[in-house]
Amino acid sequence: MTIDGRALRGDTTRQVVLDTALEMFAKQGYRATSVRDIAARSGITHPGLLYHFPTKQALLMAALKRRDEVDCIEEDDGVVEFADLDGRALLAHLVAGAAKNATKRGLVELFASLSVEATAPDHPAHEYFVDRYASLRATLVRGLEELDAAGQLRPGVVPAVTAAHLIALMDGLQIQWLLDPQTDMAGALAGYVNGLLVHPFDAG
Amino acid sequence: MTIDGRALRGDTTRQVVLDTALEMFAKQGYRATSVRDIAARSGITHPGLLYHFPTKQALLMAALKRRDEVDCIEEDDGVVEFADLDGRALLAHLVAGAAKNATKRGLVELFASLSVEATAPDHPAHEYFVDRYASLRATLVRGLEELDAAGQLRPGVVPAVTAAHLIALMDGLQIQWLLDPQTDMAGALAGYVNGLLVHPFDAG
DNA sequence: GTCTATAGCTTGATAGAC
DNA sequence: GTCTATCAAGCTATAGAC
Repeated sequence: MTIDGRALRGDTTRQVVLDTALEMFAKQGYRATSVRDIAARSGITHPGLLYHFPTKQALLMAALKRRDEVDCIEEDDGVVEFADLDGRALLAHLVAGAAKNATKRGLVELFASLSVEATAPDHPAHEYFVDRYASLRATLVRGLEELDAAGQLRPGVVPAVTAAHLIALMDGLQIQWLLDPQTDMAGALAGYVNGLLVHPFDAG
Repeated sequence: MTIDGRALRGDTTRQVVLDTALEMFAKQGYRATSVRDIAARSGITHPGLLYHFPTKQALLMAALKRRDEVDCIEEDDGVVEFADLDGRALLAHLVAGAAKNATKRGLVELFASLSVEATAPDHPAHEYFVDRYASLRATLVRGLEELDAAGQLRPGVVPAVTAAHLIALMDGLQIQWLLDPQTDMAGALAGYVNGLLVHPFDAG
């Protein structure tokens, strides 16, 4: 598609604005970040920005979509999608993701505050988050059922309930970590995950 | 102290404002609710409100304190404090609390949005939430250690990690429930709790 | 595509009358 | 204790020049 990395990233104003918006929403949250600030840091004025994204909400949605694209490229060395991983890799990926999140406070803040904010049915990002949670849950249920069929799950582990637990743990641990950065998100998550498996990760 | 319930509740403007503030903060969040709106719904003007609570932050803190009082009175038939329950009662109380929360969306919204918002060190409610989480965690660790000493915990259950899990599950399940009211918060929490105990709640 | 300028609104908070 | 009036600041969004 492109010759080098820079060209792939795209040097149009749109892309610069999106990256800046993502960074600032991440650092300060959606409501606390003004269109003016994003525009200024992008090297244009706010009406200039609003030419590309007609409203602040539109900018948010575009930034979230961009984030998903970047996430996909960065997290998988190949072209592997999260949803395509097998059961065990899925769980390993969750723990690794928690460890990775612990290096990006702003992004954790963005998704934590936004996922609560977007709980309101009339929020611009409501559908985005409903879909996000539903697909994450579906992927986890599928992975857990796969492990169950292979006899890899301890007795009493119910895929549907466990999927909800895993998502809740990730969200809840993020809050605790934001309140107290000493919190070991990945460790706590790994503790739960290993309790699910007949052959925990420690033992190979 | 008083002759009837009404007098106990207090009919001063202060109390009316506090209840209104609690309700509106719960429905819309702290930042999205203006002092004007609260005042109007309380039947006064906003300078009238600011006579009683000099700043919006002071109002928030007073409303949170009031909530804790109401909570204490309502939840415990006697004078028993949450922190005074024994290990098993503590866990039962968590599950019961989750079920009770499922009847009060507004309150769940308030604490969900506020606990993320207050993650910022300069937020007016930051210390309140840091203390809240620390004391809840300490109480749970104490209760779990108690159960452990009595041989009631399954092998491999570590009190410190499990306490963090329980708090994270409560927070995370609330988000899922807010996004989809079909979510069974109490059921999911009970599933985790029963996995901790040698003698689950089902079997007495 | 990007600018200057500004409309039009909401916010938290204050001054001072009653 | 509550009001009217007002401030200064912030915001999103629009109009129109270039």
